Amino acid sequence: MAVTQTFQRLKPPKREKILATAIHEFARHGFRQASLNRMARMSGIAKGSLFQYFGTKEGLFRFIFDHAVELIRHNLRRVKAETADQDFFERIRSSLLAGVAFIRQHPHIYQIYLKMLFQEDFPFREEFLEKIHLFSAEYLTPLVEKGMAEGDLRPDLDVDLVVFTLDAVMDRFLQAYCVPFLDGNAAVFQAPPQRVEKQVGDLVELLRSGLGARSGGTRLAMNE
Amino acid sequence: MAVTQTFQRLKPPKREKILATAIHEFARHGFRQASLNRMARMSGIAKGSLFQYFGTKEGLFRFIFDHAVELIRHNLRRVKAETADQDFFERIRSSLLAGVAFIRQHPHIYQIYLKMLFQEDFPFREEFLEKIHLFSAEYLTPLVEKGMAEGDLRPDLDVDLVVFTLDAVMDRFLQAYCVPFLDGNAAVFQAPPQRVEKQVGDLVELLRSGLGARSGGTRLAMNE
DNA sequence: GCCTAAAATGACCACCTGGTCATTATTGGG
DNA sequence: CCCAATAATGACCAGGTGGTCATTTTAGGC
Repeated sequence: MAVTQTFQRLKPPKREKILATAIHEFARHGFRQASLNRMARMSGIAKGSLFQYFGTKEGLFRFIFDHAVELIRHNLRRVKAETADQDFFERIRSSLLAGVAFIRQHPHIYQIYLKMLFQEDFPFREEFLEKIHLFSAEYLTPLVEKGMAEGDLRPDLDVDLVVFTLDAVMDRFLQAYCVPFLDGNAAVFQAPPQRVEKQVGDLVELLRSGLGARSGGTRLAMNE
Repeated sequence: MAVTQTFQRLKPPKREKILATAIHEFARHGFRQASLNRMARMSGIAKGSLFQYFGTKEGLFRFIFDHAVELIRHNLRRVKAETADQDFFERIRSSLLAGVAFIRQHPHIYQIYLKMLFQEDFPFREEFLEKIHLFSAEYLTPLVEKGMAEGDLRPDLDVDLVVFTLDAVMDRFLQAYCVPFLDGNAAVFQAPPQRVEKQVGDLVELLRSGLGARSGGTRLAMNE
């Protein structure tokens, strides 16, 4: 029992106000520090009703958590399908842009994700971390494997290491979009769409080409 | 007034036990959820003493925070000096290994860092985020610039973007070392020294060479 | 051994938390 | 219009919080 029929039978505006308030509260304060008193006050309902609907604080969080997981799963599937015909780097570019778009649309959900990452007293944290793992495993891994098979990627790459690196860079980009000072001097934080587009493009190019001086480029130097 | 002389005059074993307990508590529970009652009990002192020493919970945290900042600053300076004669990629490799070594030596400090990253109700969070920014600006940026000047890096790179990427990958590697499931299938989590060494080496090679198939390789394909 | 200044103590305070439940209000079928 | 089922309510509870402070203990110069 996570959520009662009573809640499902509520009129949509009320139901959604309660959910929005709860999501906002969890996003702002994390699980433990989120206050059901505040939620009740902000939703304009009695605290007792929250318990009637969701049983416990954890029940309410579970409901929101599952909702968010479904949202994300759906989004990933859509992006994967929509980009199926693109080459590897274009796909990464599209995926990252889709990530930014998702955050623009659901900023609080991403905030909850960030809070859960390192806060240990979240319920379902293990389940949550495993789902992140699944994102890498089910989304990026096949993408990389296809990229290698089609010659977009060097054939000698270690798939797991590539997935790890992509995950690192992409997630950090999204974090930098949401949290000030995480972007170094790259000005990613709350960047307008046009700038995001350029930054993502540059970032993907960097991943493609690497940092090292090209052997082709140094060959000239070796000739002098 | 952050810390009183009374605390500084304590006999070292007692002083350090109190500090170690506090660091442990903040690392485990974050700032808000950390309990002074627990700290007092675990340190074997009265709660009142904590307030005599540090004034407030925030004063105690400030003391630990400044201590940690000093530790990190010192460490960065040392690594920077020790690797001054290495080439760029070797320096990144050494820096990352030094990061892992630091975490092995001060796991709780890194845990506090992780908790502060996205938890908004930490005191000094802004100051803290600015200090992270400084890490990029003062540590990585000159390193990249020198690397470009000396021809280790491609000369056409955007310095800020490179710093951003390095920061992303390095920080995520350290996170994956500390938090399960953040490593995809790369098996970074609590990896033994030998494996860490190999993974760091591979990661740096990947950064150097990039993901893309070499233009020399695709040229053949274009001929067919 | 005494006396005073400094330090340690823990009972106590107001406040907030998640959760309960007897009471009240609402609803809809007959 | 009535009545029973369902839903909403908020006073109340035990427990935990950061913080206070009158009281006791300790330390060290004389």
